[in-house]
Amino acid sequence: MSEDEEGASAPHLPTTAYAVLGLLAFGRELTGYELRKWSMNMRFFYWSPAQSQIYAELRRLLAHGLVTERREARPGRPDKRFYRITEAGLAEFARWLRKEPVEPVVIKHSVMLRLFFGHVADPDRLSDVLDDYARWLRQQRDELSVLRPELSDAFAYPDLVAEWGELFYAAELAAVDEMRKRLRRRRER
Amino acid sequence: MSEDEEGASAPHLPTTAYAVLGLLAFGRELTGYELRKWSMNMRFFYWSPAQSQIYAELRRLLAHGLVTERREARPGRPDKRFYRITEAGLAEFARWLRKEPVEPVVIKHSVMLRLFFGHVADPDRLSDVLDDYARWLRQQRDELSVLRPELSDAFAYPDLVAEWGELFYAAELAAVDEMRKRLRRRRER
DNA sequence: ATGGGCATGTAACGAGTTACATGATTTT
DNA sequence: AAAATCATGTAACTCGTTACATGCCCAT
Repeated sequence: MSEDEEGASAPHLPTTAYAVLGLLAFGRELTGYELRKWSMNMRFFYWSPAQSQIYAELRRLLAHGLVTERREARPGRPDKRFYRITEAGLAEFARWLRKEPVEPVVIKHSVMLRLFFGHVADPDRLSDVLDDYARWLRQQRDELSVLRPELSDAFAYPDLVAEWGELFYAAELAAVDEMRKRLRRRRER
Repeated sequence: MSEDEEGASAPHLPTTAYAVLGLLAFGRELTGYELRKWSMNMRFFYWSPAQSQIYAELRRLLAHGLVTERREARPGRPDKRFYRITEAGLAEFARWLRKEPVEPVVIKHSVMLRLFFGHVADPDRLSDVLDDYARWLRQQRDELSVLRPELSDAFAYPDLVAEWGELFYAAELAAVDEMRKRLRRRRER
């Protein structure tokens, strides 16, 4: 019984678990709450899991011995819990990073989906959808450009990804613009 | 009781249901099997649901009266089922397209995620991951460019989205290239 | 005759969300 | 005084996947 206790090799956890583990791999001791905020910084390229999900993953990581928990009593309220990555946790994270095949990149592009079915919508609506999306893209881009200088030296790889993010949003913005032009041209005919 | 029978306004279905409904909105009578193949053409910008999911959605759409089912007996095997969109289905699809707020675009970029945690990986691995991703991107781009001429006139909007897809893959490819350069530069120092 | 495509079906599971609840502390 | 932030927790649910099973027909 109990397949994966202590030494059990490769517990194959969901990617979210590794994302959380990875955040702890920067070395800091963090609470679930803090982890959630950090995970929100990944929203530019990876969706942010729900709060309840993070707490669930932490419990699982703990059960696998990949993190340790330190409790701080807070009378009248649940203990505050701090998590830190273990040796085994770091090893498992490195294994995942090095050996596990990379999951396919998932895009659920609701805006493209709308446009795909454009023959049922009226052109004004499509145009609005694209405008909204462009606004959102600009906002993401701006937030990223604020975030980036905070990373720079201490976090070289996150900074690299942030740059990728900026390229990504810029390209997407250009594409949206192109689509808007095409739509306009269609309407004029 | 039974909240959503016939006339119940806005049954708020999952996006996948609308995607299936949308495919039927092109007017053809299709089987679950065919629908699955069509949905795979959306993989360039929207993930393809599992086969079982499609059949499940069709049952739900039928229960809501948004599609009709025509059965063809095949002795010794389950009936073959053809689906066609109803008036109500088309109306509901149009309502969704026009009125429902667009869900946020979801990106689960496992490659960016890997790079984000690059300090734990060895540079060779990162480089490989990027190479694999670039290969995949090129393949997607090529498949799209094959698909596109088949759409062109009859399906103007899908064609538009396909073009967006091409821009998307081209930009992503350029970004990957940039990341590879940066990585190389880091290693040389 | 063997493998692939057509075509349906379903049981079991897991990931992840929503929605709620509690209560202290800090900021406006 | 109100609102936001900190911080945890749980129950119910649904979406969606995996994995299997059946069996015909067609091409090689």
